[in-house]
Amino acid sequence: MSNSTPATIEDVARIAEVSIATVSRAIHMPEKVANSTRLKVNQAIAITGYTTNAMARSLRLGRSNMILVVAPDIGDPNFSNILVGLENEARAHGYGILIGHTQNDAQRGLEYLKFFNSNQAAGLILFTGILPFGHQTMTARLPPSVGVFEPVFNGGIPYVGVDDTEGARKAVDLLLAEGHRKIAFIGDSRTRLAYTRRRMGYDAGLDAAGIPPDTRIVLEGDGTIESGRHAVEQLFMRDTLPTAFMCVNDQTAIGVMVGLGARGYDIPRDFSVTGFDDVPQAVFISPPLTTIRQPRTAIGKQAMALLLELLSDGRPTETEILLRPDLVVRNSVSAPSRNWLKR
Amino acid sequence: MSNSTPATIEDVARIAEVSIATVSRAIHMPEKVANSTRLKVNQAIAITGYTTNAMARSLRLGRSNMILVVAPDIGDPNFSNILVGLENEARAHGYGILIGHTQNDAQRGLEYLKFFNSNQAAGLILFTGILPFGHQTMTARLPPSVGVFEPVFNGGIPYVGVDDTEGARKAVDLLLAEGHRKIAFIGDSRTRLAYTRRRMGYDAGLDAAGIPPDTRIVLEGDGTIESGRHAVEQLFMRDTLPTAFMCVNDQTAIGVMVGLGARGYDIPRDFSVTGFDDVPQAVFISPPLTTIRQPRTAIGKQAMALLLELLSDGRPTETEILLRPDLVVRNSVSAPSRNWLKR
DNA sequence: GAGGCCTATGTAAACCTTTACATACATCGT
DNA sequence: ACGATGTATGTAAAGGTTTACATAGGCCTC
Repeated sequence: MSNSTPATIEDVARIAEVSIATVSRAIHMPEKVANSTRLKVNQAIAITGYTTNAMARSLRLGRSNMILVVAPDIGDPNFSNILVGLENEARAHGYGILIGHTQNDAQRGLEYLKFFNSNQAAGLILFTGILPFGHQTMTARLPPSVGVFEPVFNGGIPYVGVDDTEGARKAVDLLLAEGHRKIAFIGDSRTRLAYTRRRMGYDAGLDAAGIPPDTRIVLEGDGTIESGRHAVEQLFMRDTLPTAFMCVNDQTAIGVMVGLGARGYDIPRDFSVTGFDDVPQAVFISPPLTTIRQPRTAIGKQAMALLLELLSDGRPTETEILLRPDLVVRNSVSAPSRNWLKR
Repeated sequence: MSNSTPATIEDVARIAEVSIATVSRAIHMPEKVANSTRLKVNQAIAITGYTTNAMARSLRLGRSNMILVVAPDIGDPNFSNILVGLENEARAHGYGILIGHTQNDAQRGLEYLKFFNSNQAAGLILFTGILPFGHQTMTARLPPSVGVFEPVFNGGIPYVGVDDTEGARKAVDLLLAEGHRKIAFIGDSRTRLAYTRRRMGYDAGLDAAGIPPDTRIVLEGDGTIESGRHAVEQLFMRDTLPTAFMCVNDQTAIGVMVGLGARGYDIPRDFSVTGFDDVPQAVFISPPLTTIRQPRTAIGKQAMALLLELLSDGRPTETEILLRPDLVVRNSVSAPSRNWLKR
């Protein structure tokens, strides 16, 4: 039992007095084996403490039971909780998860491609919005993949994430309900699909409120704190300031709040700010940020479920699963101040 | 090249006009093979795009190139950055990392034990302070393991982490230098080794300052926000309040600050607070928390290096690597206010 | 110039599974 | 009672690699 070398299927077969084929069948296709035999096999397994050697199995089957999760940055505050969902779901189906981060380095990405060629992973969860394989992406034979958190830009890869458009809509509707009419959108982007969609939600909300497009203030950004700060500086150069900043994500919102704070303004008295994602910090900054929550664990769970389905069926039933975003109201939004209304 | 099935060592051998043994040698023991032959083999590899099949290799070798990283909670804010260090170092040496979380569930832990029996991982990084295998821990044949972030309680497992005692000492010395004499230690624990050590640093600092042990205020805690909050409530029941709260970690410090804030006190005017870990939130809470930084990436890197050494040598050179903690001064500490000095 | 040694390569077994195919036996229908 | 059909099990090959052992040739030494 506490033997130095782990038991093999052969040990089990010898003890159960059957052939190794029968043992294998008793494990993987129990209905194909007589009750009495199955019982003997199970006892033998219990005695030996046998566990099937995953390497041999994968070799024979030509596929592994590992899923590779690649993210550009594992340190991303959004990462951990999605990972929890991914891990739970995978483990429940006998898969393990491998993690890798590319640091947006094509060289790194290529290494992961090699990884697949050497059969070390059966599927791929893409945390980044782009395929990490650089220019080889086109020629590369891709494993079954699912994008998560951010739609995958180049390639028709199924995707699980929050409904960005609807989430943005909820944020803008809140601001409108508070009485804001001059709402700036900070963090527009043509390359990041999630951001593009949030922008669409913003526009849809303002359209519905009858606010003409040419009066809207939209600034580009890359979702960093710095970009939020920068946007504030830019806006103070212009003659019309908004009364509210709707930010493409929480990082940007934090940057905006820092920028506004540096100029001596109070939030939410002077300006309202909303974010998107509900990163863990959002509750700790001051004032606590009103934002849109990503159902992170659920995203991870669903994405893994979709990938697993893909692995068995070959075809996914759905190509895009959009989860419902929740508005979480904290303290960074209020009605526009009298002062600003006059503008 | 873009063939449907990946190239095998046999394909390479055929093209290079050598035997498969020579190909294997050319790859793994290049000095054993003639220059001319090695050249032919390398060309053949380039032509075929051959990558060695990790499954077959692991099967033959009897060990995999995966390291399992188990944490009780992947969502822990301390987790991500250590993971970065672990991943980088592992990848650089041809290892991949698998992650698993136990949620402090023994059943979960057992699953991971099975994992090793089925040869899916060569080594183990333990993120938790305890072995996650429940009561089977004793009988279990453990793979080469390294503890990280928190010393492993039950079992002589090598450990890489910050020097907790010295870190705590730095915190308490700062408070002493500011003039505090009544410094409470929040979060004492007999089961969590890291906490015990931090307590030791606290005592050492007060000893050096000549503050008698019986005047010290020490409260237990489990490192959660709630425990910090609770400690504040308890202290307000007593007649002597401290002027400073030295907390066992940042979470506890946040709890303390919340508790103090709820009672209308201002930090650092009325009370000083220090944390430990420097979690990402520490900079965002208000006031920003003065704390002790964990060199997280470095810890991960060193831990993986130690494990890899263990895997090749069998014996680690060192059994405990303690990294230097840095004091990061923010805004939660000041001199004790006149009011409180009178007490 | 013959024996011995060293170097470079080849042959084949082993690692542990899964599964197509073969076999053996029982049951059923006529 | 005999062939057909079906069920339970066994035999053996295959999957891709590494490596002990065998082989072959070249060179050195006496």
